[in-house]
Amino acid sequence: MTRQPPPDEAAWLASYDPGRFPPFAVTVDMVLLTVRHGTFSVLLVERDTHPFRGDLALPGGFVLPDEDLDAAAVRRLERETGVRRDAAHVEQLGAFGAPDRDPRMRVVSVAYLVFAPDLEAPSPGEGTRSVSWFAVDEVDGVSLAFDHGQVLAAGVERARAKLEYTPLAAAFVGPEFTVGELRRVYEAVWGHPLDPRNFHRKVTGTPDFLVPVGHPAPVGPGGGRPAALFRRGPATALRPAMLRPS
Amino acid sequence: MTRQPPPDEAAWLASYDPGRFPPFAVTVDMVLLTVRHGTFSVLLVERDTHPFRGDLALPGGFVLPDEDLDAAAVRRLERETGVRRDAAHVEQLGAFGAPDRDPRMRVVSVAYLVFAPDLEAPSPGEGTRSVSWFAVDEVDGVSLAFDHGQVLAAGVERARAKLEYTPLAAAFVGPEFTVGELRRVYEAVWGHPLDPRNFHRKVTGTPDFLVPVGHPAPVGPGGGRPAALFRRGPATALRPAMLRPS
DNA sequence: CGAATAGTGTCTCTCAGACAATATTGC
DNA sequence: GCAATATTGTCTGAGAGACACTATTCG
Repeated sequence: MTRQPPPDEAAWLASYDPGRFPPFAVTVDMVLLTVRHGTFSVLLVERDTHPFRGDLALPGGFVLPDEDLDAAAVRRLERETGVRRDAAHVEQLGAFGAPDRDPRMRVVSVAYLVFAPDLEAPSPGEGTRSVSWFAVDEVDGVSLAFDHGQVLAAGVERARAKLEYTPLAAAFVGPEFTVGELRRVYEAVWGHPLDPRNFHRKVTGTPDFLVPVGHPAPVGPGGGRPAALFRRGPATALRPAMLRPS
Repeated sequence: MTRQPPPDEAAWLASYDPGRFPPFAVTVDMVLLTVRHGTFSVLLVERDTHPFRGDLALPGGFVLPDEDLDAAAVRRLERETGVRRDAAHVEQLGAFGAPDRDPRMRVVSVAYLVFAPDLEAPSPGEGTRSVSWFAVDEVDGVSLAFDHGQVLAAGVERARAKLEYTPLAAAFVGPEFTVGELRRVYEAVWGHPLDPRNFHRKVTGTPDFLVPVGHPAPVGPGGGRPAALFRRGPATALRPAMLRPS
């Protein structure tokens, strides 16, 4: 039983030369999220070259011919932002490949989602004028280069959902943290205040989420009882989930 | 998202050489899942050409130069399996692009996950010897072409997780179905028996999950009380989730 | 002491797991 | 009637939201 190729595909196949293939380029783009000063923020660059010169964009770039996708993402992360791989959570967000997303040529972008602790201001890479943090809420509505608005929206929604059923909020803080710091991460990402007492019960009651470190944290500027310090435990999921307030 | 380039950019584009960027081929691969005869199953093809000739593989193929990724996936779905887009659930699973995943050239594959009702045996496309359903459990451990073993595993795990917190199990059955049919989908995908009474309470108690159709279903071969028929409701999530039995 | 933050305890309601009992069919 | 499936109901324990109360620090 042989299938009859449709005209468009047949035409393409007829002109297909095994030594060549359709001119696709592959890039990685990063949705690098953090919580700084209590604000859920994303790292954006200002483009210094065409196309979209002067517009804000997600950091990213072309994948090298022999480079793994994940490796390309981590390389850009370390080079352009100074975040080390093991200090952050990195996962693939998905592929974005509308035919007209880049006016230069056909480009498929593989987007990565990164959760990082608060960082010093990173330094610009090539082709970018500046690189800095923006509050996620402020960027909402601003038009970004390429389809980066869509990519960012997908990353933000995924981040919000992941806090519900994974312990990944800990990727937004340092290696040692208090329950209050963790709660402020949830509040910033979700944009909702949470009850400190119920939150404390949930996170300390979930097995393997938090491992006590033994000594207390230094007291903050406003006074108050010193909080216990924790490290991330080996838990990989929150079951049942901690649902976002409606 | 069409954009008018400024004059200077247009000039720059005219002199632009696409060959400066590393060349990639882009394919789509489909993890097409269904439940047939009570068994969670995946559609696989036997390859008839190099590389991996004779091995089992996920159906898929090259993305055309001007084709959207989703469109490429849906096109292959309809052509090679006869599933119509609106009869199934289609979502992107992710990109797979290890440098050595295809011995011929550098290929990035964008995998799609499809939930479909039970279908007649589809017909093979070009480059494939045969196409048929395999029980997911039987394929586990069999070595598939390329990195399709990994892709399949990711799709299966995503499917199992999605049943927990979405109403997508309904994509595995026809437009009208009974609570028992829906329960058997869950049982097949999760590989665990569920309590019919508790299941009934959960799905009928979740607002907008099921819409009663009014008339009952015909009685099955073994007799038994006729079940009420339902259609999928507008709900998009199950909150709280229906967790898999540990 | 008062303000601020951390942490414990209590009450109530929702919901999931276990399972009894009833309803409606084919044979 | 009996076997099979559907559906309703009941009991119980885990867990989440609301919130009182205690603990420990700074100024």
